[in-house]
Amino acid sequence: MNKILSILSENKISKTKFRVELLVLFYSKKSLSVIEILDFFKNTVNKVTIYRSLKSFEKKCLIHKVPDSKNFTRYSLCNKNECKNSSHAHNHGHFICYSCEQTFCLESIKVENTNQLDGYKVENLKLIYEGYCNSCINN
Amino acid sequence: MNKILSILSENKISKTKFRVELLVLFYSKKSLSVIEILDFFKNTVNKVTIYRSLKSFEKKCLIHKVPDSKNFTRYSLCNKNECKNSSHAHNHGHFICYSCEQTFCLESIKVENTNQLDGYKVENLKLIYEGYCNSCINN
DNA sequence: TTTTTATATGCAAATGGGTTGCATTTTTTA
DNA sequence: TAAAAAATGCAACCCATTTGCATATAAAAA
Repeated sequence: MNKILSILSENKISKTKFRVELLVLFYSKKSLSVIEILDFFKNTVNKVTIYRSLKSFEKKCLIHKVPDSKNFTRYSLCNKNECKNSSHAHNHGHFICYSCEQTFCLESIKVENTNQLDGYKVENLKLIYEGYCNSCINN
Repeated sequence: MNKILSILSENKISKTKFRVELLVLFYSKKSLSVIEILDFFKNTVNKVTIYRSLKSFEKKCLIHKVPDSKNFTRYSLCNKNECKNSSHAHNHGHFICYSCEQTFCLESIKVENTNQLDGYKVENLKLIYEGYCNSCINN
């Protein structure tokens, strides 16, 4: 909890009740969409506030967008080794579950951006696996 | 042109002026978004018609969705070797240009879906390169 | 601690991609 | 050429996301 507060302080983000709880929530989830956040807070917070908080967190490099099954916006915590100064990198693959629609970061699968590609200047590379996560298979 | 007409006939898609021209257009472009189609036809066609035509083409396996830089829907021609009977496969990588926002199919980069992944049942794999295409770099 | 300033929040309304219902028109089929 | 099937246009809708503005809360200054 002190960790959460100091992260917000360091990044000059106001420590409002909602933002503190939102950051705590991110630490307990693989990834979150706006609707999931709205549900978690049982509509006690305005969705506009959610959008603005996410944007603020993203700008300060606390969270970043991850691929989503339905092309909605979904976020998960930044990896300090990868993201710095609002430049977000994803040097790992992602897995999207068709069933629970959750996005998982595959930290163990490194994605190197060293490929030479004839006719293109490659700046970024995304590797996205899709299928069913074990949790959904077993339930 | 006869090729276009026979493709539509074979797939039992009505050979209306718009649909013929749309399919011709697809043969001249790497990929297309609804807005690009609307612009090309200078708003002489209703956007609903575009959406329905695209859906029809997709169902008949003439075109399929490709990744887009802005998470919009973008289509390009199916590769006859990959897509059959409205089951669309993308066993190749894609390149998205940050500048022209065009999506290019990288037929030469095969994506095999044989990876075993601990904790997940993988059904599909996407490999997306992003950066700048030569055409944008040279202009 | 109090005042000032900056930031966050809620509400209403707008934006924009995509969809649906329905009447009309065009194509296909017989 | 007539009947059936498919395509089109229009209006309205859905839903994620954004914007403007007034108010409330938090941070910084005095």
